[in-house]
Parts: sequence; structure tokens; C-alpha cells
Amino acid sequence: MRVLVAEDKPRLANLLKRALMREGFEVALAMDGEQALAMSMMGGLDVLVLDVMLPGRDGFDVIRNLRAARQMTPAIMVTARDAMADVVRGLDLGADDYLTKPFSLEILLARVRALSRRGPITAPADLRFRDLVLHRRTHELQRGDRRVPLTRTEFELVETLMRRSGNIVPRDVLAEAGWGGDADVSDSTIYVFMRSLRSKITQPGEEQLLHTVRGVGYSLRTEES
Amino acid sequence: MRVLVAEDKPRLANLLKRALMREGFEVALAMDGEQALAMSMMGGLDVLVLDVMLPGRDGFDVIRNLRAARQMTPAIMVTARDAMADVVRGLDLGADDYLTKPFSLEILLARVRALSRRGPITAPADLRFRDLVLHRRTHELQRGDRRVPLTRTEFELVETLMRRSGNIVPRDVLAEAGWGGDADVSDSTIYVFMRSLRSKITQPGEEQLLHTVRGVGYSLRTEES
DNA sequence: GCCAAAGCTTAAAGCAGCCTAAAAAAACAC
DNA sequence: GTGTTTTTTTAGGCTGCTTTAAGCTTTGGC
Repeated sequence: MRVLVAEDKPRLANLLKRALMREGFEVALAMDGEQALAMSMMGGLDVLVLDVMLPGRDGFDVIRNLRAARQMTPAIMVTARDAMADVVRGLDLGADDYLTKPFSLEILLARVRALSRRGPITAPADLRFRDLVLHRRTHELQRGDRRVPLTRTEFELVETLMRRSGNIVPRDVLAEAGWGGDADVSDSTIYVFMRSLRSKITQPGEEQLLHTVRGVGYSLRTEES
Repeated sequence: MRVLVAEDKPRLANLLKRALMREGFEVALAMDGEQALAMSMMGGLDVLVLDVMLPGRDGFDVIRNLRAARQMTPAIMVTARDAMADVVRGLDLGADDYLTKPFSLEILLARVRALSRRGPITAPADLRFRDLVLHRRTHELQRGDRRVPLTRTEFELVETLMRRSGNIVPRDVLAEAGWGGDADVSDSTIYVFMRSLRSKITQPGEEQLLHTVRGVGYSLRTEES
């Protein structure tokens, strides 16, 4: 689901963008009327959130041109003006909804949902290193085409190692990642987890990827040194 | 164009009726919720103007029942209450617009025109995962051909889980979905809800779909791991 | 080669996290 | 108000992740 937010005040624009993204929408921003119109004309958008007071070409203008071009993308107009005439004009020009500032974010979101009836949400990206893939959505680790589930702590550790693959990750960094800032983990606990990870990462006959750096920590890399 | 006005205060009802007729609409009046529902169910209406506070059966109820029966006539809810939660609830139940009293007649007319121009709204996509269907209009969950109603909180949770089916949904995300950003829910509350959901999703003998991810959250997926 | 330090392996114990059932509290309907 | 539904709290039990500990192996310095 793609939403275009046309709003020239950067603060508000970003607030709206973040809120919508949290709801799982893809969000595009337009800073002025020309841009908003151009982007809407291209199609592929599911909902428009249009500020009325835009530089260049105001929201009414955008809607009018859009509707004239038979683009029926649902639009919500947002404005500080609450003059009745404006509201009426906006709706009659082809807007589907109208909000006056100050408005509650919740209400805007509910109205966007009402118009879009929600779509799929975006998932976190997978991390890769060589033939190793960390599926962050499912907490699974894949080597080649073998897949194994990870426990919570294992997951945090692998995530940290993969984020810094190629580099040495000190044990205290791993402790921080797996157990939080006020960590109180003994080395042997870490040994046990690294062993468990090794067995999940590497099967007999496969190249070792998780290497020990004596006195410091661990490192995810390819060749022996 | 036919408009139904459901409003129990005779003065206001007649005012609306006359105003709409001046605009060229055919207008029917309903004095209570039952009557409004019955008349809407018959179909043939282009726009509904629903007061929330109706005797017999409130506006929410009317909308819910209407949408449950796959009647997608566009509806505007009108109410004195301006509590945000009500607005959100109304829109999420399937209302297309919302006005709080006191409102200007001009704005109502413009909104009626906007909705009648748009025609019946498209039914929202029900969420699906395997043989599980979430009917968002009616807050019902279907597994195979067994249907069960969901409470409000259950619904929010299932919706979140289904929108991210296949992925792990952390408990704090579920808390956010079910109780809002400023949530203060104990884990045990969540446990109880997940248990309730499990019993609604899975009957003895059926494959388990809702899995626990220890230390993280829950996940809607198929295979056991 | 010998030693100490660092890291590894294993199995078993501990306990956090989760489940369940039931009852209390709160919200809602009439 | 009363009765009903929904939500939250409570407490006990269970599961399996995490930790511990003890013995073993490797590493690097002499």
C-alpha cells in the first residue's frame, strides 16, 4: 500500500511519514504542489494525504487536475483553515475526506485505513554473509539450503556477528547484544552459546565461518589466518 | 439518488430532510436503530446518514450488522460524542465518514455529495492465511467452515498476527496493536488472550497455526519446528 | 617439550518464561 | 439498578532455554 503525503512543513511531513510507516504503509513525500501532482499522475498510489496550503499549487488545484485527468485515487485533504467554504470546496472538487488541523494522528490513521483498507506490511531485511542467511522475520538461520531455528539469545548473537561480518566482535560487545547493557554473563556461558552457534552454522565437511580470536572475541569470516 | 437519514430528534431530522431534498436527493427517514437497519438492508439506498445515538440500536450496531450482511452502502456517522476512540471505532467498523455535532449543514451536504458520487465502496480485503479467514467487517474468524466471533482485543491481535503471518510478532508489537502505544499490559494478560485465540483458531485434531516463540512473541505459521 | 592461560565440551541443575484455570474486576447491555 | 460479557489478575505447574561446573583440549611463551 502506497501513500503519498504532500506537506511542505518538514516536521509534520516526517511525523506523518513515520506514523504511516509504522502502520505498514509505503510512504512518499512531496514538498510542493507541482511535485504532488506529478507524483499522483504517475499512478500506483493507493491514498493521497494532501495539505491544502502548498507552495506552487495548492491542494485544491492538485485535486482538480487529478480528477480532470480521471485519476480517482482516494484523497484526504488536511488544512489549518476550517472555514466551511473550504471544506465544501474540497469535497466538491473530488476529495474523499477532509481533516482540519489540529487533528489527532489516530484519526488520520483511521481515515487512511478506511480509504485503503490496509495492505501488507513491510518486513525487516535478511542479513547475508556468503552462503549464510539470517531470516530476521522468523529467527531462522540458513546455511546453503539447510535451515535451523534460533533461540532468542542465539539470534541476538548471530545478528551482531553478521552485522559486523569480517570484523572481530569482542566478547563484551556480544554480551551487550545478547544480555543487555547491565550484563553479567560469565565467559563460560558465552562459550556454550558459541558452541551451539557453531554447530548450527557449520556441519561436518563445511567450511568454518565462525572463528575464535584468542583473548578478544569472535569473528565471522572465511579464510583461516 | 436516495439518502436515508437515521435521526431520532424530529427537528434535526426534518431539517436534514429538507436540506437534502433541496439538493435533489430522495430522502427517507428512520427514527430508531431497528428501523434504520431494516431499511438499509433492503438496499436501493445510495448514502446513509446515521446518528450514533439512536434508540433501540446504536449507529455502530447498525453499521456492523450492515457490513456483516455485505451491504456496502456508503455511510456517514453523525454524533455529539467527539471522543477520538468513537471516531476511530466508527471508521474501522466500516463507516466512510464521520461528523461531530455541532456541524454545518453545508459540510454535511458536501460530504453526502462526495459519497454519492463515489458509489458503493469496495469491500475490504479479508485477511487470509491458509484456511484461516479474518472477516474484518464482522470481527469474525473463520477456520475451514467454522466461524467464531472475536472480541475487540482479540480482533486487533489476530489482525496484527495475520498481517504479518509467517513472521514472528514480538509481544510489544502485539501490545501496541491491542492496547495502543501507551499500553501498560502485563505479560499474563497477553498469555490469556493468546490462549483464547488458540482455542478459537485451533480445534482438537487441527494443525496448530499459532506458535509461541519463547522470549520474543508469537507467530502464525504452518510447520512445527 | 612443559606449563599456564584461554577456550571447548558435556551433562545436569536452575529458573525465566509460558500455560492453564479460575476468580475478580471492569465494561457493557438492558 | 441487575445480569452478561470482556478484560485483568492471581497462583500453581510445566517446559525447555540458559547457566553452571568440572574435566578436557588447544594455544603461545619459555
